[in-house]
Amino acid sequence: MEPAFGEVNQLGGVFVNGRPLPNAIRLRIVELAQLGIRPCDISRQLRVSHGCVSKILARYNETGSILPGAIGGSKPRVTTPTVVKHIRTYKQRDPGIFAWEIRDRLLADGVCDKFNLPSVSSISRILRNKIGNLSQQSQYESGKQAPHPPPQPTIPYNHLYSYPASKVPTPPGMPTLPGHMMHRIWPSSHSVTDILGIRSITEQQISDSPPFCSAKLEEWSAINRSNFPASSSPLVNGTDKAHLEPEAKYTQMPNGLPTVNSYVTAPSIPPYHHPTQVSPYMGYSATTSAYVTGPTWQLASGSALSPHSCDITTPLAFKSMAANRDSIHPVTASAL
DNA sequence: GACGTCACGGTTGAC
DNA sequence: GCGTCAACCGTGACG
Repeated sequence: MEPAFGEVNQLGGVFVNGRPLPNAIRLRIVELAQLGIRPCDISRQLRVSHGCVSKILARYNETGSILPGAIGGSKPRVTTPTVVKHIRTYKQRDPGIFAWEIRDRLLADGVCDKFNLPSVSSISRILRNKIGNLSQQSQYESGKQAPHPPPQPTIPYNHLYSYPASKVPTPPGMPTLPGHMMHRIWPSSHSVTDILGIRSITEQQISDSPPFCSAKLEEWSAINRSNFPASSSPLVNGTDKAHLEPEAKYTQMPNGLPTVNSYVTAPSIPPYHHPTQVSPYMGYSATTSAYVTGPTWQLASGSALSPHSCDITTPLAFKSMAANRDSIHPVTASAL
């Protein structure tokens, strides 16, 4: 279960260990870099570690994508029903065929490519386990009606992020979303981006941001792990679904939309004062700038820019309070 | 001081 | 339902 609040790094920024930065922040990093702001300044400004800034920019330069990689899961199976079907066919035609020959034919026939070509051992296993009594089965089937159509090709890897609405908890105080909305918010109902309400951010960014960013953002909705292997899609090295389908499940500021493009130049950032009060949601509120913890920022326009646009109402220290968060913040705890 | 790299502890999701 | 595994994450320290 993902914590409702994160930890504070040395720069005063809030992060959730193990989870990627919100896309808005990632986008902001790239934007600032494109504006010629030095990584060290970006790091200070967004209160993200310079290692992270470096990593994100390096990835962007390398792949053109600001997206984090795919977290968790396994590589897609190569022994899809289609592949098994072809293996069966090859075996039927030539019962003495070797596994390595089947492998070559799968490749030659275009059934597989070099990325999803099963290993010889996999083919042998298929022959042993799934096509072991092929001859008997064929005889049996031949005496009957046409065999059932083979299973449909393997469902694309996480092809659909639908999720039973009943399995998506609705935090207390949050309206229950209709089923069709659940498709938008799954899978990571507790992700950082959830808390941040990134969808709104990114949607606004699409309209606000330079074309290069919009293009990248538009890709998000179309990407999932079916893009394995990563090398076949240089633009995106896999993608954490949670970042593709961010949601406004948790906190999205009621007045709405974030102001991602509001940033200040590094010199305007006052010295960091360790926050003494943080909201469980403060680190990932619905504004990019608000993501950053620390003192109030001063916009170039002179208007105060709270580092966390949501009001800080619940006194919480981060790690030290983690053990007690259930008792201290029962609403949050129950929402998790 | 800026920056690239890496170990670390953490999360995630398929199997 | 749970454990394992291998992917990823950002931080923080080091050079």
